[in-house]
Amino acid sequence: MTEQPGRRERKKAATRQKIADTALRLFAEHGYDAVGIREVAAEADVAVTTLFSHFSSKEALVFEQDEDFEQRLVRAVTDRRPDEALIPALRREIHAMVRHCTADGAAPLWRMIEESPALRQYEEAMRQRHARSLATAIAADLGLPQITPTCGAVARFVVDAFSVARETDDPQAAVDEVFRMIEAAWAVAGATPPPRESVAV
Amino acid sequence: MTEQPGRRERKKAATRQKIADTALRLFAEHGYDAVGIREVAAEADVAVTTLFSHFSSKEALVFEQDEDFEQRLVRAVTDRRPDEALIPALRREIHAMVRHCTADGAAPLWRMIEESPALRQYEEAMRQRHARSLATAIAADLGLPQITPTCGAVARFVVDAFSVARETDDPQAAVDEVFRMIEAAWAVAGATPPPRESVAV
DNA sequence: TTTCAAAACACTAACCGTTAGTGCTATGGT
DNA sequence: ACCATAGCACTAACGGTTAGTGTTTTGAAA
Repeated sequence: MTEQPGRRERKKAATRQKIADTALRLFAEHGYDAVGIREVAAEADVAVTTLFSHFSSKEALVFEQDEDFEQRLVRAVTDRRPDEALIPALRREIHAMVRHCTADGAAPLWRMIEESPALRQYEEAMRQRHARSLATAIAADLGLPQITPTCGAVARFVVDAFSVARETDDPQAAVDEVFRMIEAAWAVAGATPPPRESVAV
Repeated sequence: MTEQPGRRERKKAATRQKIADTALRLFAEHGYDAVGIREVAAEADVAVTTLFSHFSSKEALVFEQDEDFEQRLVRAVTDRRPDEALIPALRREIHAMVRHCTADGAAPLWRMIEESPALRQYEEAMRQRHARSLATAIAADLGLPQITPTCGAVARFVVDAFSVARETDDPQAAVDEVFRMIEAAWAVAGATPPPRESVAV
């Protein structure tokens, strides 16, 4: 019933944070590939198994904000002002996320990600999960019983906007450019009446 | 100068094929996770290192048609009839690919892929590579010196169409549905004059 | 044909991420 | 004060992947 985390959970969070900090520091110092899991665990003074009880993989150490991103996308749909349309709300959120990732302190981290195939692959898979969650949220927002191709597509388009923007030298402008396309795509999809039955017999 | 492959390359191709066939057979019989690389190599009567000289990873054994897919997407752009527009050409190709993957014989293979997280992740990363190649081809087709956000986005949208369609029970209809959105997105993008300068100073 | 360099192939042994199994210890609630 | 829970630790192993090294095959030059 305690709304605030107890001592136990605080300790757990501290351990998690210590592991993440240690890992990012070592990765920054020697490179992602050059640092082994055993080194991270030793430096953070925890057992390897403890590390894996907090993070599901080595790559997950780098994408600590995974669930954060996911929830921000979903909340951009569910928690938006009632008078705000779907796509503009998502555009604002993607803009904020891109700004967050291109901030001064975060630059080296994202450079490291770009340089590691393993991390790039993990990131893409992560975005796909996020797109799934977003698609579910969008379907719910429209009162649909389940994800339709249109929902799935627009959710993917939105996360694509992030990925495409990250590969350009003017990310904010790229987001606007891609969202102009998404807006048009969404208008066409919305024009078609709610799909009578998306599930076959 | 020999246009046709010599004995050497025929043998190499044969070895590759034998490995792939053996792997797919064992995976189908016992499941992807239950079969180890060493078993595949032993059953195909090659060394483990030989296997990895033909395939870059265990997952690559399943996606043997990787480069095939990539080339089909690119050729759909470059080799289309001069009077055919870009998006319809890509729609035809995606339709064909979906048909190919939902054909009778291929069904168990794709079910196996869906059930393995590792394979799903590999597939997503693969599609991302394909989107990159497609984006380059589209940019070239438009006479652009390099990939613009619009090119990158539309390429991703197209491969998204494939992924979204595969998750529905009427893939062909889903492809049409998503491509209606892509068509609209593309029309808006095309309306904006060729970006004056996509690269910052 | 003979010869030669390249490339495919093989083998061992290891590295690294990840997990099962087991048990200890601290914590929070009763 | 006590107990069930869960965080944490340790060992040992599994499975994918690669480095290092040497052998055989092959295509073509001499």
